[in-house]
Amino acid sequence: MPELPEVEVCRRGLAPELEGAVIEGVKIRAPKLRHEIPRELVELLSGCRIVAVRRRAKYLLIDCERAGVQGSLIIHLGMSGNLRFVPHDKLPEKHDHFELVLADHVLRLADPRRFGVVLWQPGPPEAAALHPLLATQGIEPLSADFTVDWIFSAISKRAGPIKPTLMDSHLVVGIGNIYASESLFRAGISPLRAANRISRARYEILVPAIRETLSDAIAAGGSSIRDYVHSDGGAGCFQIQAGVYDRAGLPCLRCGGVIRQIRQAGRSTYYCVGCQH
DNA sequence: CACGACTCCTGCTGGC
DNA sequence: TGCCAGCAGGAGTCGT
Repeated sequence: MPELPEVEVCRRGLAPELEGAVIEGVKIRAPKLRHEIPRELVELLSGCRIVAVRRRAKYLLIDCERAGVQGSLIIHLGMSGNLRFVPHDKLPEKHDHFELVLADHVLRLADPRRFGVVLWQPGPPEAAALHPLLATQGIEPLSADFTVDWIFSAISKRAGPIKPTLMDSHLVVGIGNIYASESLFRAGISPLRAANRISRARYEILVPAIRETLSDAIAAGGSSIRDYVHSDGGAGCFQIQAGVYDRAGLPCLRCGGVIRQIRQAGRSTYYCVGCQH
């Protein structure tokens, strides 16, 4: 579920509540997510003050410190994870796996499919980038580093179709299955076209198309289908009109042609044959 | 190195 | 109505 915009919206919702707060306790109910949640988090985090809430790729980084302890809590929501604040007396539900107990309320992580991650990287905030899961992550698409020059050279060796290439987080982070299809639709590029056979002129359209697709989604509060819940507990919804995603068989909003659904690298891709070449 | 298949897990939907 | 196959927003690992 959560792609970059959803994680960023989540971060923005969490930051004002978390920054400066003190963690009074930690509960781990299901230690086995994609990786085992470290048991020592209970001891480590208790009494910590939260310094900052950051995002790198689709990971949330919660910087914590107290006397003798400094490090970052690394959280990934996987396909079905969400974080929400609940009152202290709210009973946990089936898939509530992890929580931070604060003075005013509890931050609870639910993740039915358990593809999420809760890990710890010790050290100052800048050390979080050294964690093995983060060290191999690619460029942030909303940063100044994401340029036509960069993508054109980075992708020149990629012979595979552009859509799964855009989803390779070792190149560019944060573009998941929805926004890969949406960005290509916006740019008028076929998801089937080989990455290294797209002209520079077309990357000059694709780069801003990706930026705008992600920015618009963030501005709209993050789009989602069913699992995503804003950190304040409100249900997320598809506030941006999807151009192609999940619209198989429906008319293209631009040309009226029929939206097609295909499979690439095991994932559904949606595109308009009329608009995308 | 690049790429696709496979894998982890649960829940929902659609077809019979 | 009930059952079950297939599919779902991620991404690391492995084999080719």
